[in-house]
Amino acid sequence: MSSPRPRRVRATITDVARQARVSPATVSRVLNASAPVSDAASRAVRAAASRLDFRPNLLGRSLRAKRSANIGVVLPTLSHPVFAECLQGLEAAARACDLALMVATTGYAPAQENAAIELLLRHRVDGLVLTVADAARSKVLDKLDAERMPYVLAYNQLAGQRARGRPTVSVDNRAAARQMVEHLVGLGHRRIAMVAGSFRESDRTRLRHRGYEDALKAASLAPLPPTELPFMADDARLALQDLLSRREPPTALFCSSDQLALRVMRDLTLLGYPVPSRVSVAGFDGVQLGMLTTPSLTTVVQPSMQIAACALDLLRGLLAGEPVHAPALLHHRLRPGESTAAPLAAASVHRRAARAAI
Amino acid sequence: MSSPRPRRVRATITDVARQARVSPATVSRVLNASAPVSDAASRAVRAAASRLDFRPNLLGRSLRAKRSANIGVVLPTLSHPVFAECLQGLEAAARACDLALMVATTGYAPAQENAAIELLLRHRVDGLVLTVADAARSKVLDKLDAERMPYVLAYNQLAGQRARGRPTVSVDNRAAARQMVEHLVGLGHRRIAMVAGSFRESDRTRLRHRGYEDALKAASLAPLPPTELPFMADDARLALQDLLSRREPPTALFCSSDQLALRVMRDLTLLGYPVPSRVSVAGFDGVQLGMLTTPSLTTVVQPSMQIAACALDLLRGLLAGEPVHAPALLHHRLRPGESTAAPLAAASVHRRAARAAI
DNA sequence: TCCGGTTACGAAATCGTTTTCATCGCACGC
DNA sequence: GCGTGCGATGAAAACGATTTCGTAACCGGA
Repeated sequence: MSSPRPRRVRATITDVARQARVSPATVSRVLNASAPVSDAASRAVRAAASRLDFRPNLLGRSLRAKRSANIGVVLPTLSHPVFAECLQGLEAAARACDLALMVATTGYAPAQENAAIELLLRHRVDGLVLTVADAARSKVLDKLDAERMPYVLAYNQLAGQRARGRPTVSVDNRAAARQMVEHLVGLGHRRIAMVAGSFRESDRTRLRHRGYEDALKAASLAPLPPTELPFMADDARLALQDLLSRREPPTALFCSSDQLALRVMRDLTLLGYPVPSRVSVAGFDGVQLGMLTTPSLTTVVQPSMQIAACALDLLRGLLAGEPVHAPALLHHRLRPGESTAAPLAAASVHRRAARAAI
Repeated sequence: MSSPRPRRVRATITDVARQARVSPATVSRVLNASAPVSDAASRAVRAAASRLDFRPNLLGRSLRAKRSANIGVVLPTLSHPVFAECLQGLEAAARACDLALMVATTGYAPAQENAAIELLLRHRVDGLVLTVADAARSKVLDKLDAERMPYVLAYNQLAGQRARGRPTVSVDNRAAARQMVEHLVGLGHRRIAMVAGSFRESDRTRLRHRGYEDALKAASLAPLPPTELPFMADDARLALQDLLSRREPPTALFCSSDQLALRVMRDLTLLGYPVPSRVSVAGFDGVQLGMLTTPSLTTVVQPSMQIAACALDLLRGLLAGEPVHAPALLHHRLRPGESTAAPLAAASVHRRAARAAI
């Protein structure tokens, strides 16, 4: 039986110092370039460090320096590709400046938001990037403010008093939604409904609904009552069925997210409403997979990578002591797809107009 | 101008001890239940802790206790829903036992794998859950072994000598692929091609290719040369076009992942090859979005949540000193969708057979 | 009453860094 | 030749917890 190799412990800064015949302080100075060190000492330290395969213990450093080089990320879910992409972007940006990422998800539940943040704070993250379900109500923001913990909101958009001093990175949800609905109006739709999981619990959905109303008002059209789609797949299908079997059913559905839009498209197909010939469907987010379906999804593209990069930038600014910037509004882009087209009635109107023109 | 509120520092364990008129040691014992403490002292400590709103500094604890309650997660990418879902599952499982998660992504690049792990090790994670591009070649596994750092591989599957002592959690990729291809054979397909991003650089793809060969051999069919689809969308479409315009083109494509399969379906549609009537398409992974497309995707479902939960369980076992288990093979499930059907030729054969039966 | 044995607790060391502060040369200007 | 200032360095004190070790108090049995 082979002797169990003794668990060789890693070299510490003291070991390196001993090898290099200098003090730990000097090793620290060399490795962090935090103070001038003579060439000779510097070389000796580097040599010793590499010989001993020194790996600094960031716990010790963080404890003493009161900064952990660690930032917390709090997102509603990773099942939604938008947030997964955002995290991906954050990770890339963080690694570029040697920051580690601690992630937690909340499932859109305020209690979970609180628990997640509590865990991250115990671990002494230096700051946070977070997306809360509803920034207008969220208690965690007040808590973070009270603790003087730097944070940047991603995707959330704040208004009025609650926006003061809180950095956010998002698209202009209201304007983007309005643009999308105007696109539908431009196609000839007159009865356009907005569909969401919940209108009450998401600040973004509320803003997008405002944009929806803006567009309809500008076109002198009446908004339809908002439709909430139940979480359960079967119930959702029934709700859709119900919505479309009214006397004057909507000819276009504006969905609050791509994920929802894809589900709606699928359900419509199953229910026998072809998309887009019978009903047009538009989404919001711009996830990759929206381009892979047939028909491809018409949507508003949020620049997730940019949102991530920008959020991390702002956070680093805060950590460096810079003052809070104004809310960052990044450009969205309307990506036309095959899921939207002129409504049937309008199409025949068009045909008539075309004939008349000949 | 209001006076700047002085940055009130958090109470430390010493403050709590002072308030409760006990020593810091006793506070620690109460809060961690690590040794018996009298009722009176216990109550006093709890009262003081809650009065001072005490939040233990995990950096201090980790440094001293040599465990950080922090586990590292290394994944190829989060743009692939399978890994995003896995991370989601890991996070839920980790939070349930008060572990924090540090994530890093590698983009399938070995150099990135190494850098990611180095960062996590500096932060003194207690263990790792990781998916490497190619477990058969990965150097990081040897490194982790040398360091005696506990880890569990998720999705990766190892064989032979390299599997010894390395815990893995995955489905039986070869058997699952075989089953899927047998399904295609059962539908009547005789020319089935396998499509992947890269056959060389992924252990899973190689195993799935073995399964593909198994199924064809069992049916006395000849495997077609493997098709690698370029990363660039346009090149990929050309490659597909090329594959299908051969003299005896495949009637079914088995794709190494759902993401690839969805792209292939879209490209086939654009190229004018209807799915499944002209070409059947099958995937592997079982991502949610595969059920939302039309046609829905036939695929092998990997139980991502279970894989995550199981991986974390195994890792906790390792941390507790348990010996390494045998590789965990979790059950996969074939999810039939609308993207596969009998090939044209076979369909007519079927019709003839049906007529004959009447 | 005295004596082993438990139990609860505190003093102090410790984890691996960074950072402050004092010191030591050394070059410089006079 | 002598302060003066400066650049490089080391000793030692943090940081905030856990853990070891010693001991006072208490209990039951002889």
